[in-house]
This record gives sequence, structure tokens and C-alpha cells, in this order.
Amino acid sequence: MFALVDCNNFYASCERLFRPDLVGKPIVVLSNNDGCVIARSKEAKDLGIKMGAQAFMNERFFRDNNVHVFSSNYALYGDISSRVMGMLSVFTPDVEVYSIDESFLKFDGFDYFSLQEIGLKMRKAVTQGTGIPISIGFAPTKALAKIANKLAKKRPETGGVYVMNSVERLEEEIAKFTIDDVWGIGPQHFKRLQAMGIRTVLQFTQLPDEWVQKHMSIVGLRLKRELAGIRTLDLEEAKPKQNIAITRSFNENYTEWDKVKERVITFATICAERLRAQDSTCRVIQVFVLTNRFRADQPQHNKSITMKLPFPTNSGLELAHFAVDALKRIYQPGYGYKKAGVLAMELAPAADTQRMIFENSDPRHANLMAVVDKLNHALGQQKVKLASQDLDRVWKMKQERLSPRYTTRINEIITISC
DNA sequence: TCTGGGGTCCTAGGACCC
DNA sequence: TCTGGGGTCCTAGGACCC
Repeated sequence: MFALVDCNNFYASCERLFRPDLVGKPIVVLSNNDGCVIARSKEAKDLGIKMGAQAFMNERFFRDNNVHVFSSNYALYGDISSRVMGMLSVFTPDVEVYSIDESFLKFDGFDYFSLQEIGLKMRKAVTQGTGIPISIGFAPTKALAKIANKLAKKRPETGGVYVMNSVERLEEEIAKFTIDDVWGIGPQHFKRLQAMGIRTVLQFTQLPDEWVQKHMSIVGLRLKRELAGIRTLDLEEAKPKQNIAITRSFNENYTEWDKVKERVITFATICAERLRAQDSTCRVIQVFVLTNRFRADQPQHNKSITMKLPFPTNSGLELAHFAVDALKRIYQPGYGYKKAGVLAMELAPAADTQRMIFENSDPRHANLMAVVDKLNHALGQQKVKLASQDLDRVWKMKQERLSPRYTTRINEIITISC
């Protein structure tokens, strides 16, 4: 059996951990730049606040309804996440961390144990150890475990743990469960299925294989098997990333070359930092610039360029240099740019780097970057920068309602008055 | 009249996930 | 004024190889 363990309203729950006064109150967490809502507590959902709702349009509504608003605090969420995932691995060695708030667990060889009981124990342990509420769904396949998890959430009487452990139970549930709520069915597939008159998971599993493969590719066919109870997907091991992207919207339209260039250099150095963190180099970079797509009245210019590097590297200096080269080829004066990004592609293990005949990454950079990483790690990110970066700039992202990094910065730790 | 067969690599685009 | 960021996998078609 597989289990899908999922943290309830994860970001909102994290914000509540050190603010017990917010228990039972509506909370929303905003995206970067405090742009739109990306997480909501149950109370906020009950107020009808939608995912992706724009923050500025709802200021008044938030105030009138005493909604507590937070900027996203990834230092906090990331740390709490690893604590939760760590606690889960006590119950089975087979864990796949699927996202910041979800893990798949495999329970092979547990035939003589009650999974319901194990699930309840996991919930208790995680709540006690971290304060984060979780829901757990057990089922014979990953796709069904996803469904079981939703049922655990939907039905309070389950105690947050739902075990799909009999054929009868499985058949009964998939006959009722609607297809739009299924892992792997996005808006496009849903539209097509709806047009075919397919409403439930059961109906989907009865479609001919050929049709599913033709319209939803092999991915859809695998999903069909999974939903029919045929184990097709297994746990996946953690692999180093294949691409690393740093992209940001700006706080305003940038019309000057120097400003855009500075951002691209900064993104490139962060990319390089992430490459080094997973011991990779990249062989290809992509740089893009975008104007504000929401402003139809302004001239638009969206351009990206992919560039093969003369040699693989993870040096911030070199990557910044190449990224500026790339930017020069796509940047056009006269536009107000709103967003840019740098992507590192064709990653390979740094240890396997093939030496080139004529040109190579400067070998001295490895030591230099190691020192930079060490300093930035100790003093806070982006303390040591390239001279071509804006040295005064801290992080011009709008983050007006950022909570403290309670668990990762000693000077931001919770204080208790007694 | 007839003009093969079997591959790989690359890119763009589409779909999905959190 | 303002509307996020970061990933993966698959397919089709073109260019090229022997």
C-alpha cells in the first residue's frame, strides 16, 4: 500500500505555529511581491477567498473580516517541511518527498498491521512534534492514495486517515469521485473528458486504452491503470534537478538597461549558487525578459534566448558574464520590462566535468565560490556580491508582512513573556 | 516503371504538478 | 498601484546519419 501524507493548509499552518492567537482565525499567505493569495487557512477558504485572488483588490475585505495576511516566508516553510518529513520516515523507510507539503510513503510488508492505526499514530506524532496538522490516504496505488487523501480531508469522521483497503471500498468510491479532482487531470484533459460525457473516475477507467493513449499520451494511460488499482508508478528517488530557474517580477517597469542587467546578473549568481549546492555545473543557459502582460495598452516585448556555453560552469562570475551576453542579444530599449529570468540547463555532476581543449572554467573560481558560499551561508544570503550587482539593494521584493524566521535565525526566535 | 530502411538528436509546444 | 515561482515529462516534426 501507498500513503499520501499531506500537510493541511501548509503555509497558513506554519504561520500559526508561533502565533497561537491565530488558531481559528482566517489567514492568507501572499505570493512574492505580495501579489496574490497562494495559501489560505480553512477559515479564509470559508470566507470565500479564492486561490490567486489579488491582494490589493481585497485589502478592504481582509480588513473588514479580520483576515491575517502574511508575505511568504520560505525560510520558515522549508524548515518546518523538513521536520515533518523527517518525522514520517520513522514509520517506514520508503519515503518520497513529493513537494514541500506532501510525501508518498510505501508500506510493503505491513499485512499484519492496521494501517488505520499507523496513520493515526503518524498524525499524532507530527502534530505533537511540529504542530502541523496532516491528512493521510492509504491505497494500493499512488493515484488512488491521492484520492484517499482527499477523502480523509473531506470526511472529519475519518480522523484524517482514510484507508482504501478493499475492492468494494475502492469501487464504491471511484464510482462517486469526480474526474476534475484527480491528480493528473488538468483543465485541458478535463474539458476533453467532459465532452465525452465522462464524469467519474470509474467512467474514466472504462475508456478504451487506445483513446486514452491517443489523447492523453502514455501519461494518461498510466493514470488510467493506477486508478483501476493496477500499480504502475513506484516511489521515485530524489534526483538532482535537471533545470534551475531564477525568475522574478520587478516591483515596477524597468526601462533602463542597467537595471535589467543588474537583475539578470543577480539571478545568474543565485543560479550558480544553487548549482553548487547540488554539485552540478550547467552547459546551457536561457535568459528571458518580459513586459507587463496585463497591460494591453503598453508595447509588449517578450523574448528569450538559449545559449550554449563554451564550457560547463557553476561559477557565479562566469555565469553572470554569459547571462549578460545573452541579455544583450534580446534586450531592446524603449520597453518597460516587468520580469526577467535566468535558467541553467543541461546540468551535469561537477565531478564529471569534461575539460575542453581551448577554453575552460577558470579553476580558481572553485575556491573563490566556496568562500563566497561559506560567507553567505554564515551571514545571510547575498551578503557577498559581485561589484556589478546593486550593493545597496537588499531584496526589493515587496514583503510587507513577513513573519520572523522563527526556526532558522536565532535573533528571530520567539520571545515569551512570563 | 521505379525511386529503402532504420536510426538519433534537437526543438517547440503542450500537458501536468506543487 | 496591482495580478508568483519553480519544476517534470511527453510528442511531433525536422534535420541529419549510415
